[in-house]
Amino acid sequence: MINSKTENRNSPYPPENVPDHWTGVNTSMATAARSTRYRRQSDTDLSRMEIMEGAALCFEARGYAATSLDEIAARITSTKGRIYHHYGSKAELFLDVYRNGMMMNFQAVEPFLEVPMPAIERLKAMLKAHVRCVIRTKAFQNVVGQGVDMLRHGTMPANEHAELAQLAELRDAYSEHFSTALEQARASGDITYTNIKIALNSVFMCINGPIVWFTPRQGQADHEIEAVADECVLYAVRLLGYTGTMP
Amino acid sequence: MINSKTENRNSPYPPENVPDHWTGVNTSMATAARSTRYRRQSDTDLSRMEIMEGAALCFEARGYAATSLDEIAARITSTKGRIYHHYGSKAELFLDVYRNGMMMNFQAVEPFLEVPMPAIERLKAMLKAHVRCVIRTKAFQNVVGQGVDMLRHGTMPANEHAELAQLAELRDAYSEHFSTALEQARASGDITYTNIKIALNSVFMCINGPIVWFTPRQGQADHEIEAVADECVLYAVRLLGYTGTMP
DNA sequence: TTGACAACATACTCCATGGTATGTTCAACT
DNA sequence: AGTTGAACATACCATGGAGTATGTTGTCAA
Repeated sequence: MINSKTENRNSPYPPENVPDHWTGVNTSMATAARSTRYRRQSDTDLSRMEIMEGAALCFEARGYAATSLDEIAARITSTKGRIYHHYGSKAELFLDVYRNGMMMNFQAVEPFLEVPMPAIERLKAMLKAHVRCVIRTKAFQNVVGQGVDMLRHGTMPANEHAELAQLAELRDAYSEHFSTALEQARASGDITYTNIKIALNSVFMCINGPIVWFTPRQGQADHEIEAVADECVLYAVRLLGYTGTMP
Repeated sequence: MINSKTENRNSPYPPENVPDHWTGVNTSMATAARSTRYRRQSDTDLSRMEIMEGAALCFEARGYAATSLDEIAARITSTKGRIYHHYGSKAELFLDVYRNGMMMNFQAVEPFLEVPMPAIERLKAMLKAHVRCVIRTKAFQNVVGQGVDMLRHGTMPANEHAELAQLAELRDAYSEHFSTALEQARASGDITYTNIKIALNSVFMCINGPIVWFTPRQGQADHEIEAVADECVLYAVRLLGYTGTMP
């Protein structure tokens, strides 16, 4: 049975406040804010966040199956007991990381969905927002990737089937946003593609690339990251046959 | 210590005969050729191949860490004893799958390396050959991907450091082939890119995409697969700013 | 024909790890 | 001031799975 403490997280677009500037490095605000060991109940979310960050980094480095809970606990200089106080199982923790990773994506892209603007500009804005989000939340996005893989192969490590279906829906809904963006941009003649499924998959491979190959360097300035993101977006729209110039 | 039976596989371009038409499906020739249980010593290579195919499929489905040797054995209706007769450890088996996957790539691409032809045509041919190879040896290529990830994160499951270095070299050498192909095609003005590292990574993400999203369907004709490969190559060269048409 | 040996299968060992049960500490009420 | 309970830490259990030791079967060479 899934821990009852997580049941309030089941809405499609959970309202909880997710800090939007995680870098995937360990100097996170969750760690900084927890000076003393015992605190008010209200900051249990902070504790969960710290656990999730450690979990995301471990899962990214060694994969879900190869990562032990003791490893995760050690990474945040804590113990397994604390993790099991907040999560009912290893799988539940993984799913929470997945869910939060997807939420970060939604929050990054949603601002551009309803704003009236040329289809190609909306597409470019969405791609850019996605890449920026992906780079900043690299570890979480890596976990999302593992989750998608598990869904694809039916090897998801959880007994709660409802959770799985919900996460699959989340992923599909997110993908759908880009799918319609593609169709509209093609309708207005700015891009071309043969098979939208293959095109969309290729675009996602391209803009998700940083999850795999990007290595955040010490003291890397924001404008450097911006440059990387810009280049990824350029390649993504070029891939779609876009011949215009980038801003 | 690595099993002595594998030591003859250490040359950069091992001369052993690798069937070049694996589909990743279980009806492989390795299985078909082994009618009786006991055979001459000469077809130990066939046995190893059958094991590797089962291992590749299992590793692809559940990942290296989550895959048990009993699972692999069951997939080829055999036992763990047989695997340990041919391989010294789980890691060694994994590395052999990785190495063979890389070899398939080399064999697919090498024919176009020295042939005199326009740089852009060579690049297109290499990309096409790679995608075709990737689709046909999907499971093996997935293992290669896992191996690259492990190398990147330093979480390779082996004590033999020499093997790791060699595999890293293999990967780098393969990547280098495409790197020079890119530079030559740019020199002749057919493609453009800002940062070759990012460009190359993006191209690889694109042409390796089928490893992740391609699902071989029952009775899928060859020309369908060809079409998928063609589309991937189209997107890859478009990504590089190529504006010409495809054959 | 008969040993020797490759090619397995079977039956174990042992440890890492997910999970649990219990103990400890502090903060907020009453 | 005492009581409760959240938020952990500690100690422990149970099991899957990597690795091993040994048994079995067929083949070939002499």
